[in-house]
Amino acid sequence: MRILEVAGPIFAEKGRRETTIRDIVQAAGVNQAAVNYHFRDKDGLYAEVLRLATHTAREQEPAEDAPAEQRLRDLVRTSVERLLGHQRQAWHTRLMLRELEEPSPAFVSLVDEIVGRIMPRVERIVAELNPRLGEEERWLCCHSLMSHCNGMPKAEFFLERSRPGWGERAAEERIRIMTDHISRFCLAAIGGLE
Amino acid sequence: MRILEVAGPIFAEKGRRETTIRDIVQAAGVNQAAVNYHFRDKDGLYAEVLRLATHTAREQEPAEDAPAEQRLRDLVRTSVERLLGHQRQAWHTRLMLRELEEPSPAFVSLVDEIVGRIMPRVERIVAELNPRLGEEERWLCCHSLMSHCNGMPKAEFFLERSRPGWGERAAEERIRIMTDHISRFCLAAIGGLE
DNA sequence: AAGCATTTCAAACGCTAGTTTGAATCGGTG
DNA sequence: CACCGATTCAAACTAGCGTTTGAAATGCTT
Repeated sequence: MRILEVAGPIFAEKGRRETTIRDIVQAAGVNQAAVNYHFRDKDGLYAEVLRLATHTAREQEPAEDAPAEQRLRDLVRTSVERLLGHQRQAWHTRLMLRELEEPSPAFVSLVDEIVGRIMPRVERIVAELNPRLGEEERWLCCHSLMSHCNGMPKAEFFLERSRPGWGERAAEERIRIMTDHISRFCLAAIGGLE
Repeated sequence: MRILEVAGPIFAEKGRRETTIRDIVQAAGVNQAAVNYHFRDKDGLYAEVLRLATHTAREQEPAEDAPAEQRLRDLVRTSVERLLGHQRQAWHTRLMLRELEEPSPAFVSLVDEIVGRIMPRVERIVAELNPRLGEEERWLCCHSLMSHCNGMPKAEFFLERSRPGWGERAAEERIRIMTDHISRFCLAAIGGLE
């Protein structure tokens, strides 16, 4: 379906509310009524896009037998790349972050699946990095890590403002620096707690 | 001006786009044309609200002679409280975070002022906590800290989902736990780097 | 090829939200 | 009190958006 393909990136870029059906059908080169015909209404299309995003966003599972440091770094790099890079699948993450700000009904029913897929992996990494952590503290560390991975690249706007010239560096370099920093920061934190 | 007082919280809660002029004038108990008369148009009002928010958001400057650990904790607590608490001035922060997601033209011209007010203070804390850090690393740590303070409380939605029952605890307890964790996490990270 | 369900289309409908308008009201000044 | 600029108000205007509609086109089955 042509509509589904173009709708994802548009929703991700402009937001659910700001995106108009006319935007989408124009990009898809189809008639305006097509959305209502195939997806009932705008929300129906959005829910479908969101479902698609969560299902295709399952990253290539990295080697689970690598040392925890390496797995953490992979995790960080994936997140950072998705937000700073300009890849095809970047819109998945952007859409998720929008939802996090202001969850839509369609999202609420999907978040459990996302949590269930990511959290165990992160928990395992944190547990290996610091076996002395209690259960609640490990849980908090997982969220620290994830919020860090998503929040910092997203706030690139502020980065640029507090250090002019940052935005002019090559994307690949920005990704490397930020991945590097977040990994080291979180490794130091998790390893140093308790 | 009655309008300015009520507009801030409404914009913060519903977002710039979703907030209607009718929402605001109804809450203010004034006629609809008042917004256009006094602020030219909706964007004019929004810009004014934003300006007001950045100017009144200057927190009570905490004791600058306290040890760096204490100052960091104060900083964290202020952020967390603003996002998890239900205080009067919480809307300032919420509005800022919305802008961070999707900066409006009005915001861009104000962000330098915000950065200029917060960053030096954070830089000083980080520098005292770990004098061995290089300049760029210190800068990154500052943003780690701030993104952490804002991102984690904002993602409470995920917290709740990965640990049901979290949301039912008293607000004061959630604030304490999160402040505690973020402070310790960042202290361990900053102190342990290099 | 005829018939039928499915899909596409241009056009219009209804609603909502920002803005404009022109009259009414207010508040100070000569 | 009369005047006049500033402000308030109810009402209408305008534009954009989601949705509906009914006809046209398409494609599959017999």
